[in-house]
Amino acid sequence: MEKDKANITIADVATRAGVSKTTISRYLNGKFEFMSGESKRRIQEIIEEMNYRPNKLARGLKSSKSKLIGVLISDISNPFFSILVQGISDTCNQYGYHVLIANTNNDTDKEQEYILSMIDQRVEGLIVNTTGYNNEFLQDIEKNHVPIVLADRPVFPNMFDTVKSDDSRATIDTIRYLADKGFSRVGFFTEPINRVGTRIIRQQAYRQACNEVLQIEPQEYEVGVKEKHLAQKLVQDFVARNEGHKKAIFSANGVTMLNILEAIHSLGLRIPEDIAICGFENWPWMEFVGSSGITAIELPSYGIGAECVSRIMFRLEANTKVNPETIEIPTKLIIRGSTG
Amino acid sequence: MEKDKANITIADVATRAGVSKTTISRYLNGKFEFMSGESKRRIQEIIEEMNYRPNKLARGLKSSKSKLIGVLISDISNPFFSILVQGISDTCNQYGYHVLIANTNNDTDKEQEYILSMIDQRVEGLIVNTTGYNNEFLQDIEKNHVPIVLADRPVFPNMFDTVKSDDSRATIDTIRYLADKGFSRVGFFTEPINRVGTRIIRQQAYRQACNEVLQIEPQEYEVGVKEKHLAQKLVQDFVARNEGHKKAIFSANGVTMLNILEAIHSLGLRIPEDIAICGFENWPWMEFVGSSGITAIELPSYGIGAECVSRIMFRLEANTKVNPETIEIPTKLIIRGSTG
DNA sequence: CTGAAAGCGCTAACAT
DNA sequence: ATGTTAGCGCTTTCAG
Repeated sequence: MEKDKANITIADVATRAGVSKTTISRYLNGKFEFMSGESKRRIQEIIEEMNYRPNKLARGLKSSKSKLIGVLISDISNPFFSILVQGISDTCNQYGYHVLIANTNNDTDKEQEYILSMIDQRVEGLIVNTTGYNNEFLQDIEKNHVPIVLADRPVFPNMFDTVKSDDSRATIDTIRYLADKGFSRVGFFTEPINRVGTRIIRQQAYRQACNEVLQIEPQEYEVGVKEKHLAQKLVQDFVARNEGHKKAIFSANGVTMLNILEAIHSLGLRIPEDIAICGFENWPWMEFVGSSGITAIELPSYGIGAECVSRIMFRLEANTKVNPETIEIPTKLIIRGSTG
Repeated sequence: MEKDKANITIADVATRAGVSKTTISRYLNGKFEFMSGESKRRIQEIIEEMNYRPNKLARGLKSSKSKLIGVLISDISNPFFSILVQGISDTCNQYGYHVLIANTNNDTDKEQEYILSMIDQRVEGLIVNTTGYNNEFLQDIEKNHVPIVLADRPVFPNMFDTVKSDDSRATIDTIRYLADKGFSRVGFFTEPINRVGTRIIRQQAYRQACNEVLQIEPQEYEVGVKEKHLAQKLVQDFVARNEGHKKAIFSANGVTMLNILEAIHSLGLRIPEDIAICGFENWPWMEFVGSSGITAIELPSYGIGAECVSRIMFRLEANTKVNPETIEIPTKLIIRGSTG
């Protein structure tokens, strides 16, 4: 690599090439119609020789185009979200954009604060895995500043572009599969619903399936990730309440599954003899847990991330107003021994 | 929220407050010595009233201070790294910085490309989970541009600030524990080493332990994450080769562990009767895999991330040259049934 | 205590 | 085909 002095500017290049800054700027922006082949060649040569790289801050100041996309994630340590971020990041990079990330930890105020700060950086778009409590705020941002795409979690009523999995269909199909297997009682375990769109939708689909498929009253259990003790109690309750029936637990997401499996393990219950289990999110370890794996719904995390970016880019190009659209990416049920 | 027109600038605030832009700028930068209490009060009021927020691009252009830290991660879908990123992101946000993330996918060229692009954005520092093949390049960046801290993976010879876990000690301690338990043969399973510092160190520590603790020849097995079939074969080889001895597998990281467990499961081997297993990275599912969990070394991922940021901030404040330092964060051995 | 003016590096009218 | 000029929004001398 050529030794480059601290800060070469467009002016240095212009001087060396014996043309004006304008011509260099035109070159950088690919407007080759406005210069001779000779100039073009010469400029290219000099830029390489000087190892010149344009300052994006300066470019951005003029155009308010930072080449930055802001991403707000509720919990990036959750593998579902980290793969989502991977999809977002890889795809942004392909478009020549960088990704500004913040971890909101499901905190409504942080979500706002970080978004404002990202706007200060002139991000060109925002991908938000929202807490669900910032709808008005987000509308204001979208109206006055930049396009927003919701990742994974929808809001109600639907007012933003949203990219998500086909949760409702997946839930109902899975419960239908359980019913076919002879499970007459299916309990729904979830993290506290709050306003998390994904959880709400899965819960409603569960209720619908109870009504239309199982023809039972819904049996719903809310348990936080840290509440190990409560998880044990709830699993016990569910088992006791359905004595004598073939029963299965349906877990609304991966961390809840982890929580329940720990409880089942502590309680010494056998899967699937004492209790069957399945639910959202498929992870590698599910292949060899229990005697022969856990039945799971595989989510298209990476694809959701990639699609969020495509949608933002689409919005950035179409500088006309676009109606909010919900894009559903298909999931896949992986059947294993836990629903044996 | 007050309705704010598209772009309020410092000039608008100045006009409304009846002072010059300079005074507003001074206010924004906390230089209150240079204005009357009256001015200060008035400006504060007007800023809130107008909902003014400074443009960070413009600020950055003058000062070359973007309030951005660049982060290069080899594989953000790996939970170890996603928690590392969480530590980085949370801590940066506390310092008022944002995080620019790129996923290099362990690709040397991408690592370079993204770093250059981040420099174009005037990141103020770089946290790199390096492939190990960019030492010269990184030195050049640090010399001409911004401070670098290596996250998790050291390079040799050591020329950068590095924050990592105490891999060497952890490896040796764990193997000593295995020896005490009567395991006379311990095999080392790892992803291909390449120049990944973490892997090199763990391998060397394993060799040292073979020599000093177990007094056997090292038995090393390299297997890529995707090579399911090879994993099975290698596990079989290891078992066959040590017929009649009490044997354990030591896995160099979490994904390798996953790979081996799948192989063990497919082969129908029992843990720990046929084969014991333990290794780096502790995950929630390890508690209930096998009959009674997997013995694992817990890594301080979040803490490593947080410390990387502290170190960068320290370097940013000390504008004098600082000697590269390696900071080791302690790990913790969690003993479970797999080394029964 | 305050302001005028120059300039960070780049882009985009508006010439020619 | 190319250059002149005026900013983008902010910070920072320098001069009161």
